[in-house]
Amino acid sequence: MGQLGSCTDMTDTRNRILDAAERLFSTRGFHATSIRMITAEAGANLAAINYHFGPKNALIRAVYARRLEQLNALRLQMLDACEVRAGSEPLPVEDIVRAFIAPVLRLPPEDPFRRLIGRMYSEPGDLARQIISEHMGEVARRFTLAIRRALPDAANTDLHWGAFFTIGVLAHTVTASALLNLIPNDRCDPKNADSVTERMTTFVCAGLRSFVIREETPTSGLAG
Amino acid sequence: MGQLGSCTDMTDTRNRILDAAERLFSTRGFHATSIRMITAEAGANLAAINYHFGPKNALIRAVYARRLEQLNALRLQMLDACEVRAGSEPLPVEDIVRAFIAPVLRLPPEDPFRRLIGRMYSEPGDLARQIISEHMGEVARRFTLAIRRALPDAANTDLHWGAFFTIGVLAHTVTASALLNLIPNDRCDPKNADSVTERMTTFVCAGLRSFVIREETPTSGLAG
DNA sequence: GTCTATAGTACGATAGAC
DNA sequence: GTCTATCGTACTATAGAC
Repeated sequence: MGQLGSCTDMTDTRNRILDAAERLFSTRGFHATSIRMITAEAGANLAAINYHFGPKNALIRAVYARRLEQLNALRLQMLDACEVRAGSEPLPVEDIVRAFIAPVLRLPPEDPFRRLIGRMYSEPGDLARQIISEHMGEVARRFTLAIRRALPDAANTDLHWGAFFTIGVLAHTVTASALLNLIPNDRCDPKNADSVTERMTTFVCAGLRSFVIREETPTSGLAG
Repeated sequence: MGQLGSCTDMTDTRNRILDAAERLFSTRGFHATSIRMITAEAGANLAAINYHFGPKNALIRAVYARRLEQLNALRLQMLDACEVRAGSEPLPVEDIVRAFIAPVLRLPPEDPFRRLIGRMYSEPGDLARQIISEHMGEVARRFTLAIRRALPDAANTDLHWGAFFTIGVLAHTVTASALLNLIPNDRCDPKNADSVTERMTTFVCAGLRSFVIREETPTSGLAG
């Protein structure tokens, strides 16, 4: 409860179940993982999941909840630090994007939650919508505000699409990174979190700024 | 066999099964969809899938095979047309990106295959790797060549990462587009395929060019 | 090429003792 | 909070008649 640490060596049943579920969901998928497998892997009893979480879907949401709370705390912490450093000036777009993506890209390659991040969005049903509305509110609010200050000439619609595309790049990178094996990575090792972060920041910020430039040419003030 | 059309009103069992599977996989996911549901929806017998496709995984691959062949034929056709128009000049990056993404974004919003495109990459197992190696070879070869000519100063590594990010943006957009409901789309209706295509082209091309600019500043010739 | 019938297995969920 | 035992259901895959 309330712990933000790795939780990996905690011995209570609840967290052992979450760890086991995270691992199995990551390698096998939600539907291909049974309650029985999870309790077996966790060294818990078959009935324990129902007791602690209720039905299977609630367990899935609990797996995301635990990790997203950690992740979003890091994001807000990075954003806070940038804002303190900038004083009352608007932040550089790069700082905002980096604060959003770095906590995800820094997850170690063997962390099973990496693959789960992107799977959330492509899973059928309301999983993504539920999780986003339960756990992404504060992050969305803070980062939207920051980016509006950083790119005051961009229309809201542009920023929304930019955020959507950014999430796509990030989710695909952590979830489908196995497909990068084929690529000769002489100068940007995908296991080097910082170099991937900088590369993605460059790419995404150029994309975001391209919207502003396009908008500024025909009209003048008052974006929207 | 060999047909590239919509196949929706064909009456033979094989195609009815593929249509039903595509629909059910899209709304329910692969594992949550049973052989029984598919044959029921297709008006076919329970044993028909095993007869025509073999085990369930082979059916999944067949669903992707049929649609990706159509899609990739359109991509190459668009690229061919651009190259004819350009003569011996390198193509603008925009034309190349557009030829890659437009055939996907033009799939009607109600086409169940839209959601399946991104799910391929996040699905556990070797699905994406198998499908890519079976059906994306020609497209990868042709588009890589075109983009190398268009951005001769970019390193191969940059272009690979750029392509990877582009696929991420595209996959997320067609697969998670339900999450765009919340956005006020006063100026870029997500159902307007052409406006989304132009927006994504702008974003992605700016990202791709940002790699070149970054590369050109310190060194001079010979990328790599 | 399509059907019926079924073998063999796994599942989620819960009731009720401890 | 943890366990055993079990109900009722669903699954894939195939064998064998037509």
